[in-house]
Amino acid sequence: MIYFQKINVSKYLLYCNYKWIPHSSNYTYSNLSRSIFNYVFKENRNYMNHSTLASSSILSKYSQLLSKVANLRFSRRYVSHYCTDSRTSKEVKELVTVDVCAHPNKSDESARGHFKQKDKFSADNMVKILNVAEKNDASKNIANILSRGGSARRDGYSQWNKIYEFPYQLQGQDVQMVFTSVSGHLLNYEFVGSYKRWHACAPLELFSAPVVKGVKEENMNNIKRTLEREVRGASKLIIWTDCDREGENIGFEIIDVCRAVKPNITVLRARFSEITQPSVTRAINNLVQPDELQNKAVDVRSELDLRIGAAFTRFQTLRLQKVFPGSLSDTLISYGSCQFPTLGFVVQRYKAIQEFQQEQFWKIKATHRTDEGSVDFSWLRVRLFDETCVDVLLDTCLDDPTATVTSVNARPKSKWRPLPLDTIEFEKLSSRKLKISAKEAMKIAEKLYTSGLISYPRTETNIFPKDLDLVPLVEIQTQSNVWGGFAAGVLERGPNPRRGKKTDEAHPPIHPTKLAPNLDGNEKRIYELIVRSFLACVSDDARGYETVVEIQVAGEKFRASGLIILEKNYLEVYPYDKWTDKPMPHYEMNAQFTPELEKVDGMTTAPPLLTEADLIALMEKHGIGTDATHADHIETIKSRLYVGLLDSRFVPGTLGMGLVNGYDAMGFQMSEPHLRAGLEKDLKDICAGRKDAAVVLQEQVQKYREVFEEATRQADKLDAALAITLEEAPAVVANEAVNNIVQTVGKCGSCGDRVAVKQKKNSTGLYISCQGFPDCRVCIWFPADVMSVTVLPEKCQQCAGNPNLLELEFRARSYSPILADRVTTCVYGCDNTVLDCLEIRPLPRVTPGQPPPAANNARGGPANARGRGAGNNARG
DNA sequence: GCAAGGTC
Repeated sequence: MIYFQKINVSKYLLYCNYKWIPHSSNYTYSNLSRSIFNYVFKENRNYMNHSTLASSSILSKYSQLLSKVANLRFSRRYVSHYCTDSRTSKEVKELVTVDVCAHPNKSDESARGHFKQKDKFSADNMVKILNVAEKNDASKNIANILSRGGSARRDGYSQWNKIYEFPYQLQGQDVQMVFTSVSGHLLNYEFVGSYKRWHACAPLELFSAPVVKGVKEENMNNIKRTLEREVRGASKLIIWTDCDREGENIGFEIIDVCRAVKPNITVLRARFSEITQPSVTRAINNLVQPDELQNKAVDVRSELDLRIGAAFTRFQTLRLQKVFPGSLSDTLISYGSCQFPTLGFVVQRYKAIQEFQQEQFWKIKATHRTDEGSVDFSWLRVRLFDETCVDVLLDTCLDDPTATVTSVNARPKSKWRPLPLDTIEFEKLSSRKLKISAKEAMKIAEKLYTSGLISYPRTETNIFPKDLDLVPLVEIQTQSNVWGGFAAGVLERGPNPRRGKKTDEAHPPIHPTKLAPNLDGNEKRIYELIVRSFLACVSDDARGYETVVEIQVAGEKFRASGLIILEKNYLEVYPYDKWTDKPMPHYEMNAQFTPELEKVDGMTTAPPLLTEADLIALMEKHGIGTDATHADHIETIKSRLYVGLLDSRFVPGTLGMGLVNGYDAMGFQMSEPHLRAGLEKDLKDICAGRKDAAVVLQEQVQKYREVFEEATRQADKLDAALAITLEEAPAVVANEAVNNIVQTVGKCGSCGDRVAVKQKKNSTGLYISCQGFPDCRVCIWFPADVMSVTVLPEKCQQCAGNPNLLELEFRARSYSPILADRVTTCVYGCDNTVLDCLEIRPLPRVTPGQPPPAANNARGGPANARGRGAGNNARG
């Protein structure tokens, strides 16, 4: 975009690419037009075509435009000089009329200000507004709309998230708009300090352990750095994330990062339903406040997912690895609020099949043999489970076997072409028709996307946007020698896409963007599926003619139908749908004939095992996961060996089956979808202001903590269920060990983390150490004569922080007569008799009154704890 | 070594 600004009668200033353009002399009346052309056409010369320009009326229109706005004239030769390549005249016209205009925001006064600063022609002193979208594509498209195609792009720290800039008039003020983006969530909840380590705390503690939000990936950190840099010069922050719950939460992550740099920055939220000119314009003119409620709802969701997932995963894994060392010694046994219900669907169907009771049934079949072939009429009673009943009815018919045609119904019938392809349908289709798993199909589609062959494959949209011109996309496919002819046919009638009902406001339905003749294997099959789906959805429904004939024999009704396909249309390019002719002779109303009548028997059959497409459909129906995550959850339960595939259908594995049975035996429907659905309802209540986020979080944590505690109490039921499915006898292991119970004694006076009793791996050596290890090395090694150390519920009333008392048990008469074989003591220094006798220095005391440093300071724990007390108080 | 969510 180039702007020019009149300084005085003869002098102008050019503003291009967000800078005032320095020039050796001031732009004058006579050289302004040349300068504009230099910039406009140099920048765009690849798109300009001399002959198009010269032969069209563009030249004169441009001339008129300039004369009108600035009273300028320009020479035709500047145009021809810079125009080398081809573009349609329509586009050139748009380019010219859009790209060159008087600066909408600059008054003569401010332009003069710039003019005076000879060497500093920049937009630096314009008010800067930082705009952040959820993904680069959205940022680019919104910037493009608001700048009328005139934004300039530069790089940020992240390779994927560019920065787009342009001048704009916002709420009557001249501003510099800076657009950038994140890539979904920027921050992630994680446990703090020692709670990250599996053996440093009991899984139960994860329900209350501190969590923080942090940046996980390298690219996220780059995005964060870009935000931190760009917000410095900005006076306002506008959030353009997707307008859903997760989007709102992502918005607050952006706000947190920016506020850390600039605490007082004004923050506004743009609400848009789609990225189109009207919607985006409406959004920028009606900025609102970010929605704290939606943000909190997502925080509740993420925190719960982490706490519950981590607690159950550690519990299951640590316990079952020890109980079933033969089968599971190295197996990770994860639990998640989406993966378990997904597993549940598979188990449920498998059980339904196991429990299925076959039943015999009987029916009457009427066959009419004619010269044109035979017609099978099916009984309107379908089938009966009482043979005698069928015998009686058949006898009645055979007594008077003449059939009378009671109705002939002929009507046109169409088979609908597919909807534009969204991610879910794409995954289902790949899985069903190509036998390529959803996860694999997405991986291939992403590769095709990065190769420029198809559009972005992650989309919830099944409506082609109005401004997407389908003609060139179909045109590309006419080059194919496989479906080129079909594509040409589509062009003749004009593309006629079916319209779905879903839109994610960001990406169009999946469609091919280039011809790809050199693909092999699954890439070729996936590409072909996308092209065929695309061509099918923009063509026409298949048309046919259906005839339904009803007859009556001794009061029993039968029906047969025939189909003639008149136009295959989309079916010619779309082999994934089947529709076949079913010839039928002509029947006249009231005509009579004698059919063959016979009794046929059959057995009811169990429902089939679930296919991946069925599973995705079930997840969608019950709200398990999102469009973007269905394939991931399925992949997870496969990789955990909870389920396996048998002829492309899911069967539960021994582990998955045992887990579901185990929790079912405890009375918890951990694998049923309504747990997640209940949370979903609470989240909606938070968003609507009906419930308080903190209360919901507390309630849910409490609920799951109770479930967890009960599960650990009844863990033997899990063992028992798995013993059956794994066919391995459970090993006898002490309850503390299998449940990974960490006996916390008290706080560490050195670093503030917790101090707990432990047993040295592979030996009987007992010790007490700080969970902040290795940063904090506070510890006590007990002599070999100490047989057991038990943390008692009673607290020491003398030592600060009231640590728990310990019960020590010694080898018989080891410290006799000074100490009995069993003593109760405190190890924080109030009871020197025991400690002296064992030659142990006490643990560092907690400073009274001063709140212990938070556990997340564990990392910074002082190293001087080493050597405190006796030599045996340090761990190497 | 844990979850689910977003997205190149």
